[in-house]
Amino acid sequence: MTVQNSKKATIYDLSVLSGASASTVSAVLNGSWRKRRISTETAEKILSLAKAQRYTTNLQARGLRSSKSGLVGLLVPVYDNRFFSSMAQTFEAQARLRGLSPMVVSGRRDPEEERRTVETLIAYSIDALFIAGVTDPDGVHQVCARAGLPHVNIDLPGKLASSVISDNRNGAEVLTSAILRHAAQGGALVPDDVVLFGGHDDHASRERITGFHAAKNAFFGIESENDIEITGYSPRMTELAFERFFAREGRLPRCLFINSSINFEGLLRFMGRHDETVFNKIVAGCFDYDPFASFLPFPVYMAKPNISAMLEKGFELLEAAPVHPVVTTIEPQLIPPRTALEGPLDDIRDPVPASRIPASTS
Amino acid sequence: MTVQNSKKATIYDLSVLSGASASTVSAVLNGSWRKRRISTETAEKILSLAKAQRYTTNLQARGLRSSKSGLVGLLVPVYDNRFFSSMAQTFEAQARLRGLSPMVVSGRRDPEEERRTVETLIAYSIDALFIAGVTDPDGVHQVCARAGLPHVNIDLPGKLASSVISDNRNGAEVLTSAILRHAAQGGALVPDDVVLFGGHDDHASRERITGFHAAKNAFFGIESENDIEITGYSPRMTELAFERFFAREGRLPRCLFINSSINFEGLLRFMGRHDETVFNKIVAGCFDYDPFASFLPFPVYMAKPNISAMLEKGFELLEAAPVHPVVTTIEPQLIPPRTALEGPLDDIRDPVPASRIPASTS
DNA sequence: CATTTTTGCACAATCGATGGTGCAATAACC
DNA sequence: GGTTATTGCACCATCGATTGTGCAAAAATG
Repeated sequence: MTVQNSKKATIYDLSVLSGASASTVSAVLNGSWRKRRISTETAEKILSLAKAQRYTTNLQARGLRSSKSGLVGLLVPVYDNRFFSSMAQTFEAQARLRGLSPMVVSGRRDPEEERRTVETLIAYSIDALFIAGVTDPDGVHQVCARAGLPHVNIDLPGKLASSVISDNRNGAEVLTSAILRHAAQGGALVPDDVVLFGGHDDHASRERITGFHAAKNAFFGIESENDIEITGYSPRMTELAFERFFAREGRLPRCLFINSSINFEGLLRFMGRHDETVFNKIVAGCFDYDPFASFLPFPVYMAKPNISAMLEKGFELLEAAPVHPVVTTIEPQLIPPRTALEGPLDDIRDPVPASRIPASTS
Repeated sequence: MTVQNSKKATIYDLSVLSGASASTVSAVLNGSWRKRRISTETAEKILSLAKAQRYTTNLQARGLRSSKSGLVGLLVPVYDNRFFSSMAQTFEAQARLRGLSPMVVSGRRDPEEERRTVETLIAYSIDALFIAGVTDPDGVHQVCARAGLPHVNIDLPGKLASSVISDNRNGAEVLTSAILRHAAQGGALVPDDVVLFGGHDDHASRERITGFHAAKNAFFGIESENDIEITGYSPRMTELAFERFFAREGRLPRCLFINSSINFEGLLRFMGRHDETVFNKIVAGCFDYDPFASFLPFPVYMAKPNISAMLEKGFELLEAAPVHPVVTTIEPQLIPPRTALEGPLDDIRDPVPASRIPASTS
């Protein structure tokens, strides 16, 4: 029935086959045919022909002509941790819901690479860009602005473009309170028992440090100090920070605030080099959620940013296109230890057979 | 110095500015100018103009004309677990190394969605597709074949296209031996103590089950049976399988083989509903690597597929384009408990300040 | 029946880049 | 100095779709 043409059918092929002009075919296929007063009869003929020929629109051609591509970009620093990969997953779903094609790229925390990557996206004429967790937001912003590309910052403070961010201050305060309360059950605490690891001189870290101190000060009734170990967003540097602390103090702090899951991986490396007893009495809080981290041998509280709310708000901001940059703050959720939340995976239909099957022969 | 033109410069703009023809400008900018005997002088003039105007090639136009886009696709089932997100990360790096732009999409284990997603990629004229962990490889293959799209399967057995797969059989055998040896230190084992959870009726699962049984049979000297709990690749179903087992036996098996990190999340959910004592004596093996899983309160052995080798081989296969499908097998790596490997993250340069900074004032 | 309206569609320019071809002007050669 | 080679570039069709415009034929109107 269908011709197994090796090459893809175009509107011109359908034009010849249907006897209609290419512009008519185009109008029928892109849905604008009513506006163009094409008869239902003609439209139906062309549509069925298109189906038979397995026609699909060449989106490069459409994009070229209409100077929009249907692509939306998401720039993350890295994929391979639960925060950003889950963001990618949610982003993809939300983009498709809006009829857009998601393109996720990573800038690897390198300002130069961030800009290059975004320029590539722009070269593909993406329609909008979500910027999450970049090192140099303003650099990326400028690239976007020059290209007239609508963009929003996700989980970043943007002076130049609208942003949706987690309530880092309050989230950190709640998280810190939780680990303090938990740790206090194991005996009286002193301020030096409570230390924050990770982060950078960026907005999110500053806010979290502020929240951390607010909770600590409220708990102990005095101003805390010398309780922040800045490491950047790198597992290696975080590991070194833990080693330094351990060498100096002969133990870990009883209460650990870890700035992100990436920093948490630094703690994992430290753990790999030390006996389990080192971790007997600690309580950790981490700003980010990872289900496996939640079940580590010590209590781990986590603050889970509300990714889907942030992205949804991001899409709203793109549509509304406010004249002046707007900052929206979204509460993260406190996750108690030993919690395995459902995620995007759970929307997946998986045809599952009964249960036991007989042993296979090797 | 530079005109802050709101719209992007094209070769026509540069043509006017330079006095050269558009085709000359094009040749200069795409590097084919020597072949076209454009003088160095002219080339340099145009190049400097291009820089001043911040010219960037419109890749949709180029793609339309040359009927290739510079895009390579990677189809995964889901992003948000360490295996696939790490694959996405590695894929991006390798694609860029080859001058290509990566486009990662998820098919969410839905045959229909898989095909639709791939068709979208094809509509953007991607040049090649990597297919990883899809439910219906043959369906996707047909879509690709019809479009004449070169593709390889990653970690999937492909009858119709070339594939690169993990050595699931041997990997599972090694992994099973490891957990058996470890568990045996805690007292004599019987075959019923050793159970595999997860998987599907797919090639990878079958191979792993074969390897699992091979190791078990070698260890116990008898054929094992009734030791497989098929759950599909879904956390929820896996959780239920653990609950069923627990309800029946009053305990978990001492030796758990978990088919993938996604299934492992099912165990996490089970853990969230049960006391820590239930996990006191168990030893787990998981086919996949997740650094946080490696530090859970019980010993977790993991088999880490060699993602970068698989992808590299995939690119090679695409370039070589063998006449008949080729299957390449790559050994996974056994990762002992409490191991935090370095990953793609470690290539990231992160400008890190010294150490302690003074307490910030809230 | 003549005129106005409406219907249904075709024509052609356009998006930005590519690459085959052709043609002057200059250089090389006998 | 006349002829052949070479250099250096311009012209133009093309990729596949979109969209403003124009114009017959059919229908509605008086």
